[in-house]
Amino acid sequence: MVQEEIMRRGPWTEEEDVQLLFYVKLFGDRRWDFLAKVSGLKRTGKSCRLRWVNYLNPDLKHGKMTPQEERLVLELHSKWGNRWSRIARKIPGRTDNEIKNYWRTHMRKKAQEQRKKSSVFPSSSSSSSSITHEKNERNFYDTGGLKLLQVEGEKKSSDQEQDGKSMKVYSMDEIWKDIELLEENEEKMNKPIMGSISPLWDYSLESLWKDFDWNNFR
DNA sequence: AAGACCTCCAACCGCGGAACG
DNA sequence: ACGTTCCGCGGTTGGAGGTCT
Repeated sequence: MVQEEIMRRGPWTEEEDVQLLFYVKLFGDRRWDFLAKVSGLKRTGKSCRLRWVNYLNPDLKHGKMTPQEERLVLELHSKWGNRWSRIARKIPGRTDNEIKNYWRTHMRKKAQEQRKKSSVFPSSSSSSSSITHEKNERNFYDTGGLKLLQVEGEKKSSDQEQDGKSMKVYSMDEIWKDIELLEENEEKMNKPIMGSISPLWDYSLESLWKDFDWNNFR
């Protein structure tokens, strides 16, 4: 429609953030289309919601995942597959987007490591390995992860509220080993496991929140 | 030094479902 | 019951910054 043509897209500016924060505080984090309109932001409601959910929400943690969180992600993903929002609900302060990104990055690494391993010990079956590996990698981390490793026919009803109790999961041992390896490597390379919070975030959020005296509103 | 390549993550898109009139 | 609007989810993309060659 006519409106869509003047909608802003792309990265949010600090002013936009401040404006959105103000209106969310005023009207709550619902009715995003309404918020987008009354705020005067030239953004869609969808875009506003996303910015709030993934970045501005003060309940969010920022910075590197802790090892505990990493474990939790792996464990929950093994139970639920790519149900990112569901996984995120179990990990306070983390968003589905963050977890999704984390998973993709780390599973890609794992897949690459596995590829290396299997090229050292190639399977007897295939000669056109690179193509099939590409496919396998994609399946593994893009489409439900470890669910794919389940034995065929084990799949029960939908994933609704199974909480993994009845799901048979196969490769957690491997995953734990990989995690241990990763942590060892991190220590060897003298990287702190508890990652540092991004200085950019420190700066911008701090300044953003400082600018607001929420007691003046409401 | 600089270009190529890689990693990370913010943001967008499309779709399905819930809510509402 | 049906159409419309809005919300939330999962998948994907693009760009910034870092690393490698």
